[in-house]
Amino acid sequence: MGRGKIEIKKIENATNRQVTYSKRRNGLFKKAQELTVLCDAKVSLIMFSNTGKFHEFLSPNITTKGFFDLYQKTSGIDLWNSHYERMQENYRRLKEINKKLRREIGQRMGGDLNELNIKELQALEAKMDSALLAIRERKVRNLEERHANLVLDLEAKLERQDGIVENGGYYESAMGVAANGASNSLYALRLYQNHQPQFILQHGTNDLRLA
Amino acid sequence: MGRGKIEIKKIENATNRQVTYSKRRNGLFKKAQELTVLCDAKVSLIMFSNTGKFHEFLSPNITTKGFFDLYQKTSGIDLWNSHYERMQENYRRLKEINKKLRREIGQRMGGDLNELNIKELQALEAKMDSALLAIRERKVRNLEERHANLVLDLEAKLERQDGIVENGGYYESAMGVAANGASNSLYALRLYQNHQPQFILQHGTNDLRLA
DNA sequence: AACTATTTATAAGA
DNA sequence: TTCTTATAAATAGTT
Repeated sequence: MGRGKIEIKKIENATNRQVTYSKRRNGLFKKAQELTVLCDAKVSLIMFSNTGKFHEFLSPNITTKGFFDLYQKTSGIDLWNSHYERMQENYRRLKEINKKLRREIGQRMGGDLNELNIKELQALEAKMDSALLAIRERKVRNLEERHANLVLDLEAKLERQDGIVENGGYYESAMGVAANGASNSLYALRLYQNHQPQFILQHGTNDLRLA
Repeated sequence: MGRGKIEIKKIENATNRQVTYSKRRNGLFKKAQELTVLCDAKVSLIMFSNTGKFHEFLSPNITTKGFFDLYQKTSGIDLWNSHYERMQENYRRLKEINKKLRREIGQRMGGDLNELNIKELQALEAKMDSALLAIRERKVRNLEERHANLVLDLEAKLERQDGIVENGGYYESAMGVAANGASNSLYALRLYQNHQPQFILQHGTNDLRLA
């Protein structure tokens, strides 16, 4: 319909394309509107131009959301619900895990022990015991490291002094302490390395990791 | 465009309305298709007839969901996103909390103590200590309760017996033995009943793993 | 944006 | 529904 017939293929001239888009868009909207009135239909017409500009027509008395809900119900096509529901499911699971973790902590803190039987209590006690041991070892090592560092600092300071300290006894004493500290530190380091994967349950990434 | 001009208002004759709907629907789809091709535009055209029948046209190379996302982004109209995003935010937070809880449990189990300073170590030690105390107390109480129950059970049984045992010494002795035996079987029974699902971390895999 | 020669859509009838 | 066709409407190319 026009001065000449046109082939239906992309208009290469950008200006022409833009003009045609504008004209035909209006035509489409007008027809959508007429259909709505004449036939008492619901119409949703949304378009994006080549250049990303957006226009829409929507029949009165309905929201876009309502329209899409209707669309989903009628067409059976699932736009986002599966994603949404999957998330909801994960959320629910996460909450459940959270609850369990909290209870776990609670029990380790000495609360809520009522529901444990004697065997479980004993197991918990043993675990706590060894954990406490680890904490104490760690604490001792921490102190030792500090002490060693102090001694090293002291040595550095002493070296920076020009004169050599004449009092050998004092010097020896300082050395001895430093050596001891280093030794213990090494020991503690080993302990620490071995500690890592022992308690499967708390590091149990596979068991506890989230999707 | 037709044999006569028509007024744009609802067609009252249902048959006519249906026929017009069908004709104009096709016209609209054709024009939408032409616009898509001529102007390289994206068009979504969805309609519901008076009678609830649904038809749609969608430009190729895009899904309804993709179109919808684009629509939301461009129009700024929020259909379900705020709800969705709120959920996403909650989900993220829950995950974070979960992580912290797990780390806390890990520390209480003696792992991952490296990042605690001396003060924190001491605090943790103190907490664990008191918790351990609570667990031990609870364990003792548990045993005591069980013993008390046992004695009561036995007394009830003995009362149901007709004759009273004359030999006081024997009686005392029998009490002792019976109490012991009953104690053990009762204990076993309880253990069995209590064993099922209680201790989460030990049974961990099924309870905690996510899909 | 208008104009208008043409093409296209479609109302009414079959 | 589908076809036909007279006529209304849309629009391509032009100004």
